[in-house]
Amino acid sequence: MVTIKDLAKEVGVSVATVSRALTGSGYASPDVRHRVLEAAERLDYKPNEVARALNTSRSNVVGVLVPDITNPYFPKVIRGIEDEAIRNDHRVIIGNTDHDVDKESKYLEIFRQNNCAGIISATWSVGRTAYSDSRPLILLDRVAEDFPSIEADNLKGGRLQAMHLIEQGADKVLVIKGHEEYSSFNDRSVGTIETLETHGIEYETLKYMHLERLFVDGNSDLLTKFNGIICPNDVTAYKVLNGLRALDIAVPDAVKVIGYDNLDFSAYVHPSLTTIGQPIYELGRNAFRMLMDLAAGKPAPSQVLDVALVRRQST
Amino acid sequence: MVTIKDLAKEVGVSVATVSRALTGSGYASPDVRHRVLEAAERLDYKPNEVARALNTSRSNVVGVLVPDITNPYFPKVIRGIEDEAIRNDHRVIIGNTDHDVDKESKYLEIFRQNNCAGIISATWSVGRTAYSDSRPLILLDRVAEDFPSIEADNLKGGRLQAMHLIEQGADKVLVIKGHEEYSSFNDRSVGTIETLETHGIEYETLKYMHLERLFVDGNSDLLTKFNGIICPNDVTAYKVLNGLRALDIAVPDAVKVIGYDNLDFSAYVHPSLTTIGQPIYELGRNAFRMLMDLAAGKPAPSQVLDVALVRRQST
DNA sequence: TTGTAGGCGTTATCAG
DNA sequence: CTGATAACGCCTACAA
Repeated sequence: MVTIKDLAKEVGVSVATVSRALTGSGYASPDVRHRVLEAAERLDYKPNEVARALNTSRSNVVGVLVPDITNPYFPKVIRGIEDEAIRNDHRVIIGNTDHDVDKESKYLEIFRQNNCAGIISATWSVGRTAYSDSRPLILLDRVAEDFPSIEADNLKGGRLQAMHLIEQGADKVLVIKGHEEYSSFNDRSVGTIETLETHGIEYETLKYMHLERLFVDGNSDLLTKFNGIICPNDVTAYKVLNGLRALDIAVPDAVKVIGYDNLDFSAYVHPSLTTIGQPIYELGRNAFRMLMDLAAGKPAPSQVLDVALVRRQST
Repeated sequence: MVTIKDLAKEVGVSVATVSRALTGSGYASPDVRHRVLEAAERLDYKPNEVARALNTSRSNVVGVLVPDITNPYFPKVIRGIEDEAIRNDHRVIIGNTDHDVDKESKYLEIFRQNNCAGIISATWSVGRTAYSDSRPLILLDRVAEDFPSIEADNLKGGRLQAMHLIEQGADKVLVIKGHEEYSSFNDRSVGTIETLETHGIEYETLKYMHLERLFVDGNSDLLTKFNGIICPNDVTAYKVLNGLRALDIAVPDAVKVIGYDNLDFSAYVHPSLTTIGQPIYELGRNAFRMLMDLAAGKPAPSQVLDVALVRRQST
């Protein structure tokens, strides 16, 4: 590996001069700078990021925490983060927490051990974790005091879900709630329930953890007594759609189903799924930008990105 | 941050002794070792991985190259890698290459700059890239001379696709080929075509890049003249299923469709998709294990994991 | 404008 | 068995 030392020898100056010429911080005569740059190019010199990270006690690695990268929502978020990271000469380390606080704090520790530049977390327990570290942190799709966050407009999304179903004529609605620890899911159901109530629509709620009840034999009345079903995300909607088909309940004629997320697959299921489109990629991309601002000492105000209804055949 | 120096001061020995007591390499009296360990626990000491990586010129980070994490095949692979990595006290950095050789070599450079312990690559151009580096490398879902690789049994998978369709009575088959640069896709089509021919089945092939031709208006004869369609992956199959539905062609009655991968979603599409199941998670997990073996100087023979038919309603 | 020297936190090589 | 001491590659006062 060619080091700064090799360059120094090659050009005939000291390593300090080379370093200055390379980083641009500090003085170096135009002549020297030019020769250093030329030599760097010629010898294909690349700075060792480990050494740099040790010296400055700040690496160009950012840690990203997600519950499970296998959840189809996250790859796009991560892609957004990664694209923006590479554009800014940073790398991303992924951590899957599985909603496990222990795993999560273990990762936080790891990020510290690696002098990470900052952390983007899409897990809900961050706040509770012993997070005494002062590393820059951005919360994604989750809000909490003390930390800047970025999320889509969940309240609006929830309202849109309800409004659309109402407009389509649904008047007995089942609201399936998402994981309760997530503020994003809570906001959505607040939005939908509020809308349902102001319009005087009959509704029931079902906790996410009781979802299977919908599909057990002999429980079909639970599904048949509604003409509208609001799902906390698209994957749940797929399951609902399947359950309805098994019961031969027509969608959207007998029941209208709406999802949330607008995953790519939602165009492929049948009937194709009406849903709420979130700017998932941008969520990740902006999260990274916020993190850089934060790390640079600039203000990084929390963001709320807009959402929109995506109409398809299930309603 | 509490360092080895703090521990040394706390226990009253030198940093060298602390290091030896901690790593277990080298001598340290039981008494001293015990006191060091106790102090480490008490002060919550965690070794700085950056410093360690610089000193040993080998970090515990592995680089993982995929075309695009957004492709639903990869998150599971990555999860397999990451789970096994964390179990072995390693971290993973993801790189999306988009089939771009430049991006790829840039990442390889980055991995080198970070003293990465090794690389797992699921991209096809690695072989061509200026890969003069001697870092341990495992090829995933791709084979090439000179490097150990791990893949599923694509030849068998391709045969299974054809055999199943034949058994279901298809005798005019369309074979949609996958991306040609991938050895895995080529192996599959070799397997299916070989099987088709030995059974004397009529067939045509369609290049992946010409896939859209299937769905343009006025071209429906292309779809209607077959009673079996073999897809290179599940996502392609979803599109085919959609195209057939638009043309009101009944699946599986008029045409049988088979995919490849067994993504989670394949159970949700309608009709649910018959496909070839690959041990995707295990592919990633084993790749990491191989990498560790390789890095430890142990032999890491290439692996071929088994595949199996997953029967559902589309056939 | 440039060079010397110290340090980032760890590990490894020596003497003692 | 233990303790100085020198790396690892880079950055940055500070001195020249």
